[in-house]
Amino acid sequence: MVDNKKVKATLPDGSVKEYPGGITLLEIASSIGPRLAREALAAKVDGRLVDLCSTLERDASIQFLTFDDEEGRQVYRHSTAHVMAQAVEKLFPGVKLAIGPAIADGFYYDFDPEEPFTTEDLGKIEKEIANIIKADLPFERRELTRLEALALFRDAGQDYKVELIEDLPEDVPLSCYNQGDFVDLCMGPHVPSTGRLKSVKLLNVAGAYWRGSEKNKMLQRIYGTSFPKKALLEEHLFRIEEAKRRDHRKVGAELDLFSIQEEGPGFPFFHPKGMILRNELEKYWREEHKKWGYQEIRTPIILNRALWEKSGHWDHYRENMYFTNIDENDFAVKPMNCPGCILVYKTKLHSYRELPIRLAELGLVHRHELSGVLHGLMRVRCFTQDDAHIFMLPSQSKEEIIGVIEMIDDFYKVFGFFYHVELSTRPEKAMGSDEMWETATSILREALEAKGMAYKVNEGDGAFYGPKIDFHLKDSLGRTWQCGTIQLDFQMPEKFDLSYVGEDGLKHRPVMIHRVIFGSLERFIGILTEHFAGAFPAWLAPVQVRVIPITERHAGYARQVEDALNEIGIRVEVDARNEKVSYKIREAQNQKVPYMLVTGDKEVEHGTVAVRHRTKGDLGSLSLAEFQDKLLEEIGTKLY
RNA sequence: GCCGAUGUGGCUCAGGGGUAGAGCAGCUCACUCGUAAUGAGCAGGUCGUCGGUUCGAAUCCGACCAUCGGCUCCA
Repeated sequence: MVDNKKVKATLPDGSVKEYPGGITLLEIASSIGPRLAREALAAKVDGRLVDLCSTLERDASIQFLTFDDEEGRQVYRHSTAHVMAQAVEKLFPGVKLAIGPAIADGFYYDFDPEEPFTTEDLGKIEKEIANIIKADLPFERRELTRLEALALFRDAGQDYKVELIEDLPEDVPLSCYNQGDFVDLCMGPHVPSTGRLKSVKLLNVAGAYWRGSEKNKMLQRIYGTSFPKKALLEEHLFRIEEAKRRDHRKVGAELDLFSIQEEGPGFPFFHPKGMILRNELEKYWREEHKKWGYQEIRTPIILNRALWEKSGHWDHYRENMYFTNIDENDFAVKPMNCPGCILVYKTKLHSYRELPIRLAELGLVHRHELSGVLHGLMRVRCFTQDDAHIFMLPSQSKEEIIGVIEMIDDFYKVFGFFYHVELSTRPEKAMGSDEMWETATSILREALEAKGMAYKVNEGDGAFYGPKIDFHLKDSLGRTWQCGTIQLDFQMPEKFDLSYVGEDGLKHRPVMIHRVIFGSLERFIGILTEHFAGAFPAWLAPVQVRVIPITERHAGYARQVEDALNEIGIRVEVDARNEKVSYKIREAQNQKVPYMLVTGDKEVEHGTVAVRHRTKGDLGSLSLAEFQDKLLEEIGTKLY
């Protein structure tokens, strides 16, 4: 140890401090302030994540991480996962440990126990976690060689850890951490000691395949979360409860939008009010597509086997398809709209002057999904894609993709959605040459970059015929669902021998874009329902106005108001039931009707309506004409 | 499909080896009412389905179906 040497630490604010070499980061944090020493969980030294007990040996920039930093939270949750593993190992001796990472709002750890865990076990494990936290055991890092690590975990009978080590590159330095008598293979870093962890809650148990492959053994995964303050944990749990209240399956039943019945698992039924939503969305969709130069088509749901063989679906997508037999010939129910659309393109010869040709279709597709994945409207077995196929010159592809990106952005803005974008590349089971894939992928990348969009790359997640840009929206619990997608395809034009006549009078091969904006009407309605918690903007609301006569003698006037609103295309209902005003208002509120018009003696006398808005409350009296203008304006601008 | 949990009137749920109970909703009646639940009465269930154990099953056992939370897969 060099005792006299000084090291310089550059802090995030730019200030530089000098310390004796070999000082620990925790000591540095203390020198800056007691609060930082208390709240720091780990640190970054020249951008590298390290433990607070590690030492500073040379000049470096350092940054302390607290729970307020994303990376700090991850360290905190990851350390909690280790403590949970320690608790599980103590309560269930012989349990094998797999992996235990931090995730978005918490952590999980995968175990291979003798018996699956029960919900009651979670309580016991939580108690043991509390004991470990109370004991305030330090997290100690130890570096070891591959051989040492193999010996350690092999002796401990930790087969999964051994497998992990064996799969790591030979030259990577290994480390493990222990707290008390518990040891785990881990890169770290960790919080200094178990006492740093405060409020831990285990949320649920679920099965999960080892290394995410269904070919492997199914392990038992315990999900949990942790916070440095009890109040933060409670707030988080409250948010989860709140989100469940927005669940589209619950809201959809309450507002009578749709149902899913035993008779048709994954095949949703749309009720009258749900159909209003759908139809309004479709109406908007048609208007926009007209503006963007699309033409609408409709193709059959059932087409013959030869077509699906030609398109490659027979080879690449069969396990997701439904089949039938007509006059002793094989047919399939379409899982995608593209082959049908291609047949439309092929009905005549096309000139380069016509391109791009944009053919849109609200196409009902059926896909066989595993029973365990069905989820309300979000994941179903039949759905309507707001599909379109663009046939174009290769030189038009980037520009067309940019157009679609802009169009999707326009659509999502109307609903106030935030989204994130992923670029999905060549999957294992794919058609076409590597060069084609490379060209297509780089065109998509260039389009994204031209729009300055941040995106994440999703390796191997493309369609079997081409790479794609996916647009993901969030549901009420923060789970993301792919909605919009843009796929660039050089394969189908080849397979179907598509052509256009060029300037030179010769036949050339066009390129195709497959794209959806809503994704599927079903999923989009699910997202929409959760986003607005059922309180749809007026333009979408199944019932826009409910007229509430105060007593039976005001019912006649209420009917007049109803007629007047109907006349201008407003969706209106009269609640003429023999109930108190407050009762009818409560019900209209629960049904999330945007406007309630209370009509009593005063309104009858002056020809007005007393307006109540579902969130703004009592807005006072307006003449019927004024109210009509305001509402039409709100609907026209699609205000949300 | 796999792991775990759940399944009782339209909804939310209680009960539990001796052939079902509440609240809300529905219907009827009374009240004729001014911004989130007026009162009274009535009606409503092969306890997911099929099979087994039993003198007797909604209750115990098994299989299946569906749903929920995940895994895997995808719009």
